[in-house]
Amino acid sequence: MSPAGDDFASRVVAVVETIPPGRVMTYGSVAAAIGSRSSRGVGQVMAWAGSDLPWWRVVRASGLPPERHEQRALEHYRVEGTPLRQGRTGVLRVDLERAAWSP
DNA sequence: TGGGTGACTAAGT
DNA sequence: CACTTAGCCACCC
Repeated sequence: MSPAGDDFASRVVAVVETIPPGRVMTYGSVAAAIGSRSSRGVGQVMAWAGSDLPWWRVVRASGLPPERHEQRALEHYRVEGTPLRQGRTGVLRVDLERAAWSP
């Protein structure tokens, strides 16, 4: 049994909690922040503990929120004033150039 | 120990 | 910029 706060999941949660409103991190950046390259691992933690976290502040490298959750995320972006950009197909995504954040 | 899964990413078309 | 394909890595049988 590993010490609490020392496992992969706990590290991911700790990083996500530091993201301020209006800013975002990509799955890959969160992984890098804890010395890992497992963006998918971060996704698995979010699926397990996302409901207790500002999950909308963690997006894909393309600036898109997790699949099936785009609508819910968009409402938070509107409230927090997160910088957005519109893609060629009309899809709204986070402007990583302006919203990217690192702990 | 081995194989499948997924809230991903980078590179090519 | 959008779509496809192969690669990665933590987690769970």
